[in-house]
Amino acid sequence: MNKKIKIQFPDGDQREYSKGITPGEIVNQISKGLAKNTIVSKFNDELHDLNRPLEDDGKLLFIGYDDAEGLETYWHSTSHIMAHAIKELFPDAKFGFGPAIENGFYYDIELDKAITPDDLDSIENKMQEIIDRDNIFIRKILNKDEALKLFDEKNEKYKVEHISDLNNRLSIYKEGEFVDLCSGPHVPSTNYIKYFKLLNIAGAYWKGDESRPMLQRIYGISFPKKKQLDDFLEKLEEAKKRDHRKLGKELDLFTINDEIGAGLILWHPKGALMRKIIEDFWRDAHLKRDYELVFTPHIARLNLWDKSGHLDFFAENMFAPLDMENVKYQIKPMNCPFHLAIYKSQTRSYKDLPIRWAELGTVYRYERSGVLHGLMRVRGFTQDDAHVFCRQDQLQQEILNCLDITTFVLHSFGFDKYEVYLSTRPEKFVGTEENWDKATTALKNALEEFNLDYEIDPGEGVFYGPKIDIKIKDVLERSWQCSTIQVDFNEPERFNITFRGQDGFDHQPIMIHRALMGSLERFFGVLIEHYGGAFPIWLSPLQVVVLPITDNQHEYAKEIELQLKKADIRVKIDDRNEKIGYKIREAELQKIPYMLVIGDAEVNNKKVAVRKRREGDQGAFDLTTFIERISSEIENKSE
RNA sequence: GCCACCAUAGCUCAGAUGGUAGAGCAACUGAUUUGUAAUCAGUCGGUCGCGGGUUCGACUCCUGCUGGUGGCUCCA
Repeated sequence: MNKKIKIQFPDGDQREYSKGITPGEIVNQISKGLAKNTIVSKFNDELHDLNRPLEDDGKLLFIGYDDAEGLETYWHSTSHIMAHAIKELFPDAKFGFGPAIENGFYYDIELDKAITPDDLDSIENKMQEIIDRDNIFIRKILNKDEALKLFDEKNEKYKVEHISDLNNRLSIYKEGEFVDLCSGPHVPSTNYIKYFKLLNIAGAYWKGDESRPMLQRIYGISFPKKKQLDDFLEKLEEAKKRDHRKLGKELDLFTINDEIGAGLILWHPKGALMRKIIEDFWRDAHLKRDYELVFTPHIARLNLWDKSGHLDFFAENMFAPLDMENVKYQIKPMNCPFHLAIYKSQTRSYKDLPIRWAELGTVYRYERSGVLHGLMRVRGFTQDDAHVFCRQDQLQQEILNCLDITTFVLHSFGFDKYEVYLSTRPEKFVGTEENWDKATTALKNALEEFNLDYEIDPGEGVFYGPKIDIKIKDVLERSWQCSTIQVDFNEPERFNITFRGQDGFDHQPIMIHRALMGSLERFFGVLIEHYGGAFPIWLSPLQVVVLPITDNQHEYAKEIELQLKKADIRVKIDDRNEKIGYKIREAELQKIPYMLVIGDAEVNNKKVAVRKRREGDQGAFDLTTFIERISSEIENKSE
């Protein structure tokens, strides 16, 4: 009757227990300390509730709060408690999905009444009540019919629909009076949830499908320790402070204007100056790497876009055509057809390849109004675009070159952490499987030769070719899609571009599209957030501000300004009739890298009193020493 | 595009239950000549996003647009 099971632990230790013992009981026997930090277990590599009995021999591992899977369980249980609270407050609520996500959890709810921020408070209060009840999470297995019956009785139509898609053996969890369909696992009881907060309310389509009903989604977060919650909320605050839309206004970099149009950016002088610096750097980097620059128009005849295929697969992202003298023109959403036209302007030899053409090409795309977001998602933007035309035997080297220039440029802007994805052939594709395989192998080899860690996104390539996407991680560990390197089998075919081979026959070159920063607008937005507006000195629109203390130092201040200008340093004098503290405060808020405070002492000693942004007074220096110092900082692109 | 919320001076925001608006900062003028994150005083500044409607009367209520925010969907 009282059967024994053999449990093996990660340290190799093996013990016997009565069948039906729970991982929770085991961990309590092993060590109170370990038990205290354990939230869930893993039995034979599957997550397993602490109070779910063990029926067989196997390997057992305890998972703590600091483990990603532990936190996931924690969040998932919190989302159940939230649903329970909502059900108690709004008995008509019907539930969709309620998973743990990267940072916290959500639950999708159908409810006639719109949930307001005030409701979140009462839901939180109710959640605390449920937590205080310390209900145990009880797992139960049902077959499909039982589950359908149960949730049908509860009028949970979304659960019923979901059950229909599932296997026959289903688990449900009960906690107090609240029952939910769930594969688990959960924390042992509701009281395990200590600190939580509901963050925001949003709409979300059932099963992410636009054609299905829209549910209300509540996002939340929870942690076992108060400090963790506080840190998390602080990080959200920090992100808010760095918001490029806020900083863009405060630093007078750019605006978006109602009358101009949504998603269209006005670059103010300071932003435009930064853009010029970025562009100059970019052009320079390309010329040094044997790219050539081209310029192309903003519109072209509509036929071009028919030929390129964009009307077939990109039409919904294009602005409507213009009609002039019975000819239709299209504002360009892409630059590639123009580069192809340049390619075709003469016969190309195998000796000409590779050809590398780069353009800061401004494109316009119709994005649905709801997706627009500051500089990150706009309707008019400038791609740092380039197209490489090469032979098959050159492909891998060209990809390698692309990776090299990409990482060089990203690194120069202070981005050292990337997430790299290789997207392979999707179900619908053009070109031959053989070419796809060759190109994918070339991309893969290049990534490996370049020593970049990457993940494969199977089937996520665009229909015209495989691609490498590089997401950069900013200082807050958020990732942004900027760079992309894409092989294209479509357009060379459609435009029938060729080169004359050594064998005297015409061959089709391979075309690579690539963008490093992606769009200047988005990249600028990422830069603003990455640096929180405190740009490294080489990018700062204003590098030095001279702050005379009284009118008496104006002459000397002008002399300093002149010397700095001679050294190509961007400098201004703040000669307003204000106290020095006021001028400093303003310069700090404008995040100007260096302030030179000039009083009588500096005039008399021929010095400058250097104040560094955020760091404060650095003491007095000779002007030449100061110029040398910051010139080298500018040269080295250091912060 | 969809769901929810929001739109008051250049900026940040206040303005129960309908009676044509107020602060701080900025700007301007003056005083002050100041030593490392806000000197003082005065002045100017708003058809309350735009268009309809209800009402004797609308910033306030209803409605349609436009734009924004948080998400969803989409994202070459």
